[in-house]
Amino acid sequence: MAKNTEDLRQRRPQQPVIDAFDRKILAALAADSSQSYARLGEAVGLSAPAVHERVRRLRQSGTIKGVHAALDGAALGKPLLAFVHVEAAGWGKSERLMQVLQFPEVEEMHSVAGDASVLFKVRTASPQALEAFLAQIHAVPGVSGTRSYIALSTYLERPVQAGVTDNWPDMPLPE
Amino acid sequence: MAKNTEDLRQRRPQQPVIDAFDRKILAALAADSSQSYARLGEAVGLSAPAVHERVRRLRQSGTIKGVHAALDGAALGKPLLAFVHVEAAGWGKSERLMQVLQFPEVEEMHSVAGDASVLFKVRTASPQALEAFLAQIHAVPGVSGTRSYIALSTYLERPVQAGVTDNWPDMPLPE
DNA sequence: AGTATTGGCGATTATTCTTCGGCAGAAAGG
DNA sequence: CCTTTCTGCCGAAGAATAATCGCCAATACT
Repeated sequence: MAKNTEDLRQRRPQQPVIDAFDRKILAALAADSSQSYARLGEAVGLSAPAVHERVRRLRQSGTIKGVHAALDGAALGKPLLAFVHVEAAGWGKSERLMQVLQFPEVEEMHSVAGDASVLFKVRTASPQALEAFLAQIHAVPGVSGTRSYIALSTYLERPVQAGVTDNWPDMPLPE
Repeated sequence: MAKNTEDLRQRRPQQPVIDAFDRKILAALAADSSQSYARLGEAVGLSAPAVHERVRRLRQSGTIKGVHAALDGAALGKPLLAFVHVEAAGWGKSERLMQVLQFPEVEEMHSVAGDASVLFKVRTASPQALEAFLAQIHAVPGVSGTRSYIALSTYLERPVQAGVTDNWPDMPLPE
């Protein structure tokens, strides 16, 4: 039977140690989450149930936050991608500002350090729609200005990768 | 029998008309792609095979580009998120610059209109790793400078949404 | 009107997911 | 050094889901 002291320790979702197997699984799932456990197991060198168990743990610990379909913005009628920097007078995160997150055009919102307070990633149907979004932003009290960066071409857009570079090359690049 | 003129039209993967059912399915899949077709059908008002067929079409047409697991950057050892603006002297897209996409830290790269040429979204293990990345960028010929925006808090980060706002409110916000 | 095409449904089969018991290896304790 | 305990993997079985088929209704085209 467990001691009392052990009963007291909270079950917080901490870092449950991610080994090489987990890394491979995560990398594979980030690339394509629609493959079967059997295939995953074959790829990483484990049986299907073993992979299943690891994925279950990774899900529960929050390392895997969910699985989502990647949609084509242009096909959905939103061909215009833009990053909007917002300069707020006071402090960026106002209740008022958070309300613009309701628009499906908004994909990201971060508070940042730099010459801007808040950064948005938005995907709109047209320049007019972007203008309408900016009008929403400017209507927020405390916003002193915005600077928009419209994407001309997207060369890469992918989810969080499992890999980490631990040996950055001194010279430009290894290849 | 079809006319000759019809035989000539190419089978290009064009916009295959996205109706309200498709929108609902896409919205549901963007939110959570791990639910069964039966549940999806129940949500949108179709049978499971009907949903299956629609998803198959949406996949083939490229509207659904894939399904990916959303990973937690911090849990993977990459707690630092930054947006890096790059000013390039000549033209941004050089072969040399594309090579940094090999690093798993790089999640996005766009060429943008604005006072920067190229915009990166990178997630690194530490400020030192970000510095190493910037060193790689500065080593690219033609790069005259960078400006980095480090994310302090992320209030929203989600995939491309299926919805489109067609009636932007004149006044601040509806709610 | 008649005909062809499209898309949905119910039912069936194939595949995958999920769980279970047993076992081997490592870690903790005597 | 041996025993005990625990963790994690495997093969196999059962449950759930995916994927396919034929039929039918609604629409478009001749």
